[in-house]
Amino acid sequence: MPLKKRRVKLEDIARKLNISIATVSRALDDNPRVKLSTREKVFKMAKAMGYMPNQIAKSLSSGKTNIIGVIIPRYDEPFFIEVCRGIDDYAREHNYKILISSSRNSFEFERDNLIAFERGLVDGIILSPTHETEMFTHIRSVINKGIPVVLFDNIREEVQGADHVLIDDDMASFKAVEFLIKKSKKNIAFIGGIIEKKVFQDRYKGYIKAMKKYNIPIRKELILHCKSLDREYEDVEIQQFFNNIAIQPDAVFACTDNYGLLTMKTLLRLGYKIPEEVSIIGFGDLGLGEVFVPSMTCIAQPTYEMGQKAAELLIEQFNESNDTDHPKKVIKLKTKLVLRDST
Amino acid sequence: MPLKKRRVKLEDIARKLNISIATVSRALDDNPRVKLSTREKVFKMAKAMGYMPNQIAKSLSSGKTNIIGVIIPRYDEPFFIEVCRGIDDYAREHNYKILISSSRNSFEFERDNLIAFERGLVDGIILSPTHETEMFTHIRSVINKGIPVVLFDNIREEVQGADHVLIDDDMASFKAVEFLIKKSKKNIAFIGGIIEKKVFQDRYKGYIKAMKKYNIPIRKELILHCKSLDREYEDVEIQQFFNNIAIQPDAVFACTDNYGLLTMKTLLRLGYKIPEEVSIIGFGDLGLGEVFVPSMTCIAQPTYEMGQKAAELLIEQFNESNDTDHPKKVIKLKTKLVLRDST
DNA sequence: TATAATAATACAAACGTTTGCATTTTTTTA
DNA sequence: TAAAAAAATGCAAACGTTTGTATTATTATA
Repeated sequence: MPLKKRRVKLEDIARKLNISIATVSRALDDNPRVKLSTREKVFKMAKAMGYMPNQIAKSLSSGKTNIIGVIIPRYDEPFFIEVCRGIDDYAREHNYKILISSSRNSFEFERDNLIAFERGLVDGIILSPTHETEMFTHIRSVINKGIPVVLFDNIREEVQGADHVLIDDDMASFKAVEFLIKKSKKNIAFIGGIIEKKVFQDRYKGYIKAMKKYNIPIRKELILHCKSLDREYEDVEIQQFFNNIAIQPDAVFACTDNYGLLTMKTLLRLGYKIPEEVSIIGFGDLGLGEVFVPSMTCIAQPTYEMGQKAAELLIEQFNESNDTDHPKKVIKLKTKLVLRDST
Repeated sequence: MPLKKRRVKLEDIARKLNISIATVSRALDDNPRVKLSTREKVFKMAKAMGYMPNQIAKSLSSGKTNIIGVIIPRYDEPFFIEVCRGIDDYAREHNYKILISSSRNSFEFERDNLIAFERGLVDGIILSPTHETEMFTHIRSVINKGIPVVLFDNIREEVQGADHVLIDDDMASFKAVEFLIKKSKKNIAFIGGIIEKKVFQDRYKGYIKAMKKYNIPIRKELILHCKSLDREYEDVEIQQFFNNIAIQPDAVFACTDNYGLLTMKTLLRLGYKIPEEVSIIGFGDLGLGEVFVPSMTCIAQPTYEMGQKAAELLIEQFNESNDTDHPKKVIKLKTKLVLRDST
């Protein structure tokens, strides 16, 4: 019969060595308050007995779990995964683990996840709000409980009491479009997403700003705000747009990598030569643009750094004493244009 | 001055209502042992005071954390993320959270992660061993502590006491190559990876098996076992291989999607017509193959299902009483060939 | 209306740590 | 060698729950 293996705990070591639990605990902490020889005895016994501290008991006692809760809208977007990698690397270096939850792009799930995290499982939260998220009371509620929060990406409104890590979308788009203009492109098409979303608004703003600055007329016919949320329909929208386009574009600025790729596919099919007749720039740069033939020029977001920065800010919050109020930070990260064959 | 907000706990509610902590606890559990009117009073008060149960205390008391530890070799491979999604969905339905750790493709990290999980943070572990992993004592050690373990993907040796979820690599490759043969391909090239790895051995086996079955001579010149671990060098290896190839292949079976894509790129550059002159099949199917022009036929692994199945097996283990020994299960999942333009 | 049966609640130990303070042991000092 | 100082250890409360058992309050029974 398989005998029940009970975890060995401090008490077991204490009994074996005929000393108190307190001493064992301190010994394992290498606390100089316990005699060196005792410490050594304890270490040896702990090893011999296969002792493993109980993280849960530790957390209860210390009030710290050393876990960072991360909520992202979805798993299957390399952008978020790359951010998580940044968070994880930084967190791990500082002795934190991360607990990732997906909000499945739904406000409800986001709130549920947040509530789950409020139950004391995590020391703090890094969150990228859903596009659906319009209310921020659930986030504020967490903050009011004294739980540190850092927000990143897709923030449409600053939340008091949280740190923020963002991309300068506006500037990034401006730079990209400016680049096209300087290559003497005139008919620059814009492919954006749902215009109600802050990201797409900002990217659109950048486009407009650049066009205006260089006195290039803005033509409605060259502008598409995709309405669909799912990939298949995006494809249809983009195809229709270019099939029926009134003016031949000599460049396209696409607000996501996927829009960029779909655009390239469509234009190639329509017989355009890339980059001879038309240049393409995408936004995102997580692998796809590189694989395609011709490879696509992209605005690269500092995704990994975004995660690192978010983790850094959170851990800073941990270390701030909470009886004085600390001003919260807003970090804007710079993008960079990665030149490839499509321009 | 910001007044310290202390978490409200059962005791606070109890004191307010002049009843015992035990009653409050049971009331919130909706335990019929407490009078309905009391339960209602408690619910109301809990809500009013903004009570949130302390997960850590609960876990300590109950001995269950309701967390599943997941260890994957890396974050930036869609395959693993997709598996995680499967795990997460299944876990969430059964009231578990998942804690993902990356072993960064290193045995050391894998072991460290495992040790971290041994500290009672998780109720069980789902692990995909690193390619580096040759010893399994660290896994056995966890199992011996009575922690349920499920292994998936890249398993080179069955570990006693753990469940396993695998892909039938051998069969999948066989089927793919057979498909090519039936399209009357004769010079079928094989692009594999480091042959020491079980995955690549199995996929190679399938290739050989199919060729033998249909009496097609196996030609060394058409076989490449890539040696590199990193992507850039893979590219070089594949280019060199096809640049210097003695026999013109009329089909290529590539052991990963990336090998497939690199092959396509190289062959297109060399002027081959795909699929007219040469057919390509990749292995994996997570987006890349679809984007490429022409799109690539792939062996699709049931990635998401793999995760679901792993979670299912683990949760089954949770529910098995641990005083009787339960036989461990090995599940082999079927792949399927997704036809696209490259064949 | 006393007594038994049942319903409702309370007490206290347990989960495995940490840690302030008290106590004991050892060493130093005069 | 006794007293003082310093070092080592131990006691017990605390962290916030859950839960078996004891106790009290209520209702049913005769």
